[in-house]
Amino acid sequence: MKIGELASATATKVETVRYYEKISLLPPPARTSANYRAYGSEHLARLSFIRRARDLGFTLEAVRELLTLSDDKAQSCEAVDGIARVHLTEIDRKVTDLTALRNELDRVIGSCRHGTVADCKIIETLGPRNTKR
Amino acid sequence: MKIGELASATATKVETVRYYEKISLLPPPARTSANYRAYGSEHLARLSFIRRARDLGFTLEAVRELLTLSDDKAQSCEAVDGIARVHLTEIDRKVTDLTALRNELDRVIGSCRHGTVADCKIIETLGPRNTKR
DNA sequence: TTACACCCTGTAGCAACTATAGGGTCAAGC
DNA sequence: GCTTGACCCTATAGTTGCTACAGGGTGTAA
Repeated sequence: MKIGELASATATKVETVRYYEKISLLPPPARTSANYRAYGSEHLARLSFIRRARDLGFTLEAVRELLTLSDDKAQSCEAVDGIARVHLTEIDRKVTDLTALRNELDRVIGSCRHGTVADCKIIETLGPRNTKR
Repeated sequence: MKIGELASATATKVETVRYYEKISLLPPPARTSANYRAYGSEHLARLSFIRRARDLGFTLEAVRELLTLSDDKAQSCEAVDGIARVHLTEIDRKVTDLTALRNELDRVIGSCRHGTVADCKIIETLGPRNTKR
């Protein structure tokens, strides 16, 4: 399997695959006589895992941990569960923050009376209390 | 007003203030004989504007546009409104995506039976369909 | 005078890629 | 047999929005 095939099989860009190799997230594959990377199914599995975890918003560092943990099949999956829970908490915080921000922005936009910039409520809201200039 | 005072008045780090000057978001202020930056109230107003817009999640490029628009007081504030609305749409999309992700992660975590990694549902969910290795 | 907080410039680092330059390889079609 | 085009290679720089040095200068107070 060439890099382009692996990339399209996992909806990843070729450059990203090479990047994952460079940061040691994906092991270096064998090479063909033309120095092309030759991937096997284990690479496909590992890259799929990485992409899926990334899609779920895990950082590369978290992915690295999850990969290490998933290699030790005998171990309890408590640590895995822990990483996922911490991540869930972070996402919850982000959603809360973004929602608050969304509502404030909505309020700001709602105050727009579509006049000139001079009495634009949006601009006004952004400035400090009565800025003259 | 020295840079440290301006920074603390706007809850900004000194380095960030210098950074904004470097990328021409904040005009270069006068200098004292010791080559210290000397800011006036117009700098305070502008930096407050920038920080407030950033807090609302506008990108620096959007802030730059808003600043340009806010300088032309006679102009209709349609463009300002437009930028804000585009931004609101983006935030809405992010909230939707994050919420979907949150729910999926929650489901994944919920499936954890706290056994060994070998039959960890979280790890399993991350992998492609039955990976053998 | 010496300690300390503050200021200066310039550069490198962070995450997680993405893009570019400047090449090599390979199969198909003429 | 030769060219075209799609693919591959390495190495490096760019992206966003800062943040953190390193290696200096300045100002004030005990």
